[in-house]
Amino acid sequence: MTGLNPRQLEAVHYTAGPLLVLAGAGSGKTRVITRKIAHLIDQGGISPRHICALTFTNKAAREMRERVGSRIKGAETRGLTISTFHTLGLDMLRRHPERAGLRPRFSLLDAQDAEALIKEHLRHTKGGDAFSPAAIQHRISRWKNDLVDPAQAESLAEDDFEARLAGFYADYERSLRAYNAVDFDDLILGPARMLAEHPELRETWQGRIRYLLVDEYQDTNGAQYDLVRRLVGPRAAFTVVGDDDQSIYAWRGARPENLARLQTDYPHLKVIMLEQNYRSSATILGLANTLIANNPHVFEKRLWSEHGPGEPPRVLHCKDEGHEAEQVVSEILHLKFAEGADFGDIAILYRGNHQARPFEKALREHNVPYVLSGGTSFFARAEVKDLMAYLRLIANPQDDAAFLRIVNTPRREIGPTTLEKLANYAREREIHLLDACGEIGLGEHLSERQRERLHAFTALVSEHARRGETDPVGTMRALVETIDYAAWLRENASSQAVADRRYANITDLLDWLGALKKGELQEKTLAEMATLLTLMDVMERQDEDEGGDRVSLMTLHAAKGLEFPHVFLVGMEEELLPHRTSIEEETIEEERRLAYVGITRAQRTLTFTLTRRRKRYGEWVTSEPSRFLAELPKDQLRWDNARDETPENRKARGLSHLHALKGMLDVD
DNA sequence: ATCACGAGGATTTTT
DNA sequence: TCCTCGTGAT
Repeated sequence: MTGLNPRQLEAVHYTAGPLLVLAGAGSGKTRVITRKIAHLIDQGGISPRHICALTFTNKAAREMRERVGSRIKGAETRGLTISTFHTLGLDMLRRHPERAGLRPRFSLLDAQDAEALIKEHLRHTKGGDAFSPAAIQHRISRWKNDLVDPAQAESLAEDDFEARLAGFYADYERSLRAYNAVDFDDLILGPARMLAEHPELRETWQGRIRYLLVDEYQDTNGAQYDLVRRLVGPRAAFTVVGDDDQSIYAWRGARPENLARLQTDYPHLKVIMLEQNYRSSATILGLANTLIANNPHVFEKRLWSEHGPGEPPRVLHCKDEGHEAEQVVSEILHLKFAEGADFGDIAILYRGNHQARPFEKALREHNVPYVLSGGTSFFARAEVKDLMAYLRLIANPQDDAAFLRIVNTPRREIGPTTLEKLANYAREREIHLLDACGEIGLGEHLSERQRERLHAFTALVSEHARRGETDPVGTMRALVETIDYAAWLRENASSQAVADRRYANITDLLDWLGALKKGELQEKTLAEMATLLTLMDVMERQDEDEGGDRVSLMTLHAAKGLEFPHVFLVGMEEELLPHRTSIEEETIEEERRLAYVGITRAQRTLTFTLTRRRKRYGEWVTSEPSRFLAELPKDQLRWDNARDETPENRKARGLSHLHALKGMLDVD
């Protein structure tokens, strides 16, 4: 156990009972988790099959797997579970679907699908258009995260509005059950309930998971807390690692108080604090500490560093957002050409995605390569969702939501009128849409022509379902050909280039399915593929492929867990950071944590920027400096615009033009 | 069915 | 201001 400090070592070695590791930013928490897994296997005498480590993102799980893999020989990690909460939940549901009121081959709906379902329901409800589908979905999600079922939601409702929402929740749940489908929240809630209600399942899972580790524990919600509690059982052999100061997902249902709650639920809980920071200069760390001291704390911790003071953090007060972007790019060019930094060492962090625009423009103008993270994810694209819907319907004929999405995609001349009649018929008979298409009784409501069209569609689905049993990926490829999806994309795209790009997404997805099939996750059925794919994001992989020496642009949320030698924290203004709605809703503390996360991303240099005025929704608004700037120690900050018109800057600009020229030559 | 226009909304978004 | 979604006219 080399290369660990005493606190880290203690955290790795302590296996006598429940353990909470409060790991400050940059204190080496992932290192502790991976080392601990190795320790449990090597010295703890626990078989890898009985160890489970949970993360929130696929990326974190993948990285952890890699790091454990490089510590221990492959054979010795066999059976080790390192997965996201949701993947574990999916696995549990798949093993005992009937215990969660599901049949095998259930569908998994993502947030978009769920919203579409609610929208559809609202359309058929009197006065439904007064409600926002997104708001309803959010409310339902919150209920589920708090382990509240529709009946409880109804009885807890304090006013008509809430009661109405609870009603939608009940309808929504009924639809999901009818479709043999679950949403993301059910992947946690379902298993938690399952364990609560079935002692023998509890025994099975507690026997299987003898040691549980959880990363980013501050981000767990109520349902996740419950699931963890039931998984570890009375033996409580677990290590959770988290940092209350980096809790930035409360708005999404995360409950940072779960950290403190552990102390009440497990009186013997051991708490270890990791306070040595290996990332930032002492000055940067000092700023972070001072800022976060303004938040109330259950656990007092103070990060320290062996690093020297380093460069003083700076504040650039700019005229407007255009000027702000210019200044930052000018600084970046200075870092690159005068200080020898790589573009890849630099990040621009902001509160909201819309802030990226002026920076993109300025970076492009100066020919600085950049990566923008965020935007529409791979699985949110219409063409991918279409193919996923085919996959879902083929696997689970009861998935009416999938049916509705693709029954007329590509065009089969099955219009809204036909579907309306079909839906009415299906509802009366209490059968699913796909089954209804083949019924003789439909003849009374629909013309021969329409029935033929519907029938052709069911034939297509059942034919592929049959072939899908033996060759899932080949079947999906064949399907794309049969329906001539490429042609449909061409018809609907504004240009050939767009159509090509969309089709490329389809081939990517198919290739990915093929790789999945061959790899470790082999022998997947169509149903398993569909659910698993919904939990993954292929885009992650593409990001890695492109790599390269580029400046990173991302939101503060997206930056959590990352570090950069040079960080620009832009838009340090009231109503931006802290965000306006957070001021109104008085959730300033989370905004402060957001600023804290931003500051602690920086290793060597940190530059804040703010503007005097900013265009908001088309109007110029004067901006006020963020209260967080005022909370920082004045003597540790350098307020200046010095670089603006110095000879240095002119030199950097000159170099940027040279760079631009060189870039053009390289392209040709 | 397809386009064009207008209203409304415009944080963050691990799964 | 600008983008997205839904509607209404062709």
